[in-house]
Amino acid sequence: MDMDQVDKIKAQWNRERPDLDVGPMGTIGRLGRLARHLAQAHAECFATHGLSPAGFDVLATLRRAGPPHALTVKDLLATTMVTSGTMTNRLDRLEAAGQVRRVPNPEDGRGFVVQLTERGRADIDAAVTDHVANQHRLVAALNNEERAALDALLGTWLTVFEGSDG
Amino acid sequence: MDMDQVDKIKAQWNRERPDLDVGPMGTIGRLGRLARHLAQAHAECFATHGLSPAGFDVLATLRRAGPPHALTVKDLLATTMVTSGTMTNRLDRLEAAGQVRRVPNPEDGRGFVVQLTERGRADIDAAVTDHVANQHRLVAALNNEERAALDALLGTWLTVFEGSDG
DNA sequence: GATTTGTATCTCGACATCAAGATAATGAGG
DNA sequence: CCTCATTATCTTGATGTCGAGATACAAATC
Repeated sequence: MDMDQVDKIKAQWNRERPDLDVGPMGTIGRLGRLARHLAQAHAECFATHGLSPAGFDVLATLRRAGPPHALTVKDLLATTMVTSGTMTNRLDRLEAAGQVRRVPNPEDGRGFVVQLTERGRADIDAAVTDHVANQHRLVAALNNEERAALDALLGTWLTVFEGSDG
Repeated sequence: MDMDQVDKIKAQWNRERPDLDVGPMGTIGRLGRLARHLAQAHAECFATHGLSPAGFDVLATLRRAGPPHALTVKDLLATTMVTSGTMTNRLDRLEAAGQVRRVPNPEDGRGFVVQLTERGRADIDAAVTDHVANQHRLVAALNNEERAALDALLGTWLTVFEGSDG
C-alpha cells in the first residue's frame, strides 16, 4: 500500500468522516511536515555556529545587504516579517552576544541602525557557508528535473499569497 | 524578471557571496514560506471555532481515532510529535476548556487516558468540517494535474525524513 | 513655536515550545 | 517481597513569539 503518515491520517478521516473530501489534506500535510523537518535540520546546522534560527535570520539579512552590513530596525522588520517586539528581543540577544551593535541613526533621531560586528560578520559567513552545503544535502533526494518541477509548482502556489512580484 | 521574495534573497547572496551555489535555497525557501502562509490560514480558521492549532491537533487526533475518542498520553505523543512537556500543557488547556478529560488508565496505573468530552467532540467536528473546506480553497491555485505532481514530489522528498512506511 | 499627527522602537503580559530532570508506578530478577 | 531498570507523565526554566500599548522623536500645520 505504501502509506506514509499523511496517508494514514487521511484514511482515518475517511473512516470517521466519510462526508469530507480530504484530498487537499495530503498535499498540505506533506508540505507542512517537510517544512518542519527542513527547519529542524537548519536549526541543527545553525546551532553548530552558536546561532538560533532567529539569530541567523537577522544576521543573514544584514550580511546579504552588503557593506556596511547595517540596516535600520524598520528595514529588518520589513524583510524578516516578525513583529517589532520580536525584533527588539532578537536584537537584544544578538547585541548581548556581540554579533550586532545598535548605532543611533544619523538620519533619524528616533531610530537606530543595526550593524554587524566583526564577530557577527565572521559568524554569519561561516554559518551560511555551512548552511548552503547543508541545503545541498537536504535536496539531494530529488534530481535536477524533479527539483525544477517542484520549484515551478511552489512558485505558482506562492503567488496566491505573495503576488507575482513579491 | 518576475522575481519573488525568494529570488531576491538568492540574488543578494549571489552578489555578496558568489562562491556559494544557492540553488537549493530557492526550493527550500519557497516551501518554507508556503508552509507559513498555509499555517497562518489554518490558524485563522481554527480560531473561529475557539481552537488554537495546538488544540486542533490534539482534538483531531482523538476524533480520528474513532469511538470512544480516547487515547493514552503516550499515543498522543507518538502521533503529534511534540514533547511530553508540550503535551501536558496542551492537555491542561483543553481540560480547562472542557474539551477533553483525563481518566486514570485502568490498564496502567502510571498513566491516563485522554478522552474527548461531548463539547470537545462537537467543537472538533465543526472545526474539521470548516478546515477541510478551507483547505480546498487553499489548494485551488493548482489544477488537479499540478496537485498530483506536487503530491508525488513531496512524497518522494518526505521519505528521506520519515521513511517509505511512515 | 505650539499643537497635532505620524513614525520608530521598546516594554509588558500571555502563550507555546523544548530539554532536562523529577515523580511515581510497573515489571523483571533474584 | 525487595531491588533495580524502565516507563508514563509532570515540572521547571530558558527561548521565542505575538499583540497592545508606551515612549520618544519628527514632521506638518496652525
